[in-house]
Amino acid sequence: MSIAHQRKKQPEAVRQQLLEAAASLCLEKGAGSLTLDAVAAAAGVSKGGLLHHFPNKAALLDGLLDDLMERLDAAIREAMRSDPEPHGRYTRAYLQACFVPGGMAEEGRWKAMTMALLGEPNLRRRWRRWVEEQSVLHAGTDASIDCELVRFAVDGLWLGSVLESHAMPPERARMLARRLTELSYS
Amino acid sequence: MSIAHQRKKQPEAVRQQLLEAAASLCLEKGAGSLTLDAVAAAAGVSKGGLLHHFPNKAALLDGLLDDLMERLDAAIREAMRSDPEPHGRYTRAYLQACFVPGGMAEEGRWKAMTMALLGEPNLRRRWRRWVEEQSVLHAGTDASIDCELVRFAVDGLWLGSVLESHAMPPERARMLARRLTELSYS
DNA sequence: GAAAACATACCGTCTGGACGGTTTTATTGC
DNA sequence: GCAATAAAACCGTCCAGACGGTATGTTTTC
Repeated sequence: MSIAHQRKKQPEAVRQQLLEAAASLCLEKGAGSLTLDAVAAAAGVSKGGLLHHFPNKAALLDGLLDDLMERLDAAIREAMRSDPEPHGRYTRAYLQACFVPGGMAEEGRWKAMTMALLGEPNLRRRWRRWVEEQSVLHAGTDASIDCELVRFAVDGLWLGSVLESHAMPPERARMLARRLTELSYS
Repeated sequence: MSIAHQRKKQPEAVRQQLLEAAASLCLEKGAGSLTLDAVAAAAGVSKGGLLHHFPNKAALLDGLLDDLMERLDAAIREAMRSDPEPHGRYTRAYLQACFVPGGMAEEGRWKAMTMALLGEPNLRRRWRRWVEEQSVLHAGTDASIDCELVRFAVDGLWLGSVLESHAMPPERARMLARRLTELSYS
């Protein structure tokens, strides 16, 4: 008989809140030590409510990954649309989607999911499949050594932001982005 | 009154076994869902024995990180010794220590620890301090944009090997290494 | 009034780690 | 050289709390 119990029902919003809460808790504590109680509490929902939306813990993590990949796909497609040069187009879009400040809609989610991926082997598999698909899909335009190198550097920058291990001034970040972009054309 | 109880005591060897076991279990399941029981069993020691060497779980993970950083330092120092060119020397050593096949003594350990770092916030802090120290230490020779870019790419390659997300033929890996080395001189 | 969207209560299992015992190794005294 | 004693290196058991998940209500919504 809590307040949440009597408020207006908005299942889709609650679902998003749950994903949001799970994502930030993943960031703080890692996917392995993520607990259903904590997620439910952070989202302002009872555990029963959480389990109504996601039948078990694995489903919750799966949901996170689904949401994540959709957003990533969308961000990359959007970035590719405004790029006239075919060569390295995917690589530049990848750079923009993952690194350039402001280019990624909700930065926190990404970081959190990186950790979840590292933790759960089956999520790792799904992620691997996605990466391979992309690599096949853009083999015609983004298979050069430098393009691959740039994408690895983007991954490294991403990892750094997860670990918060590299404090970089904005000016430096811009220079790096410019150099990476430059390399993507060669 | 088990067999293990009566065998010859070799505390240092047991300690290493425990670290080894913890590392590979980290790789499989992530640091968050690492259990003392599993580590002890994998190392062929009782949980009591494990807790004799490491008073609690945090101490075990700390021990892993200590061991890891020592090895990394050693590998980098070793690689730097045989490099006559000062500019980018640290970056090339980092590349060799982390990426080049065979350059890293025990590959599994590194990967496992990456995950542990992602999980535990206080380990993350210690790692961050190490990275910052290195960056200050080699600011004179390895601060160029391209050097930083190369190090990020190495991190990305590392992440890829953890996630097993990039299946790369050896020839391609060699080409990448060569290109990265080349960039480290500019 | 049926179904969806929640909440509450509860259960079985797992996990960290405290504790006391036993055996091996090192040190000391003679 | 050899007991005697201390200390280190383990083992096995037990427990309190945490956690995932079930089962059963209660309230909205359609």
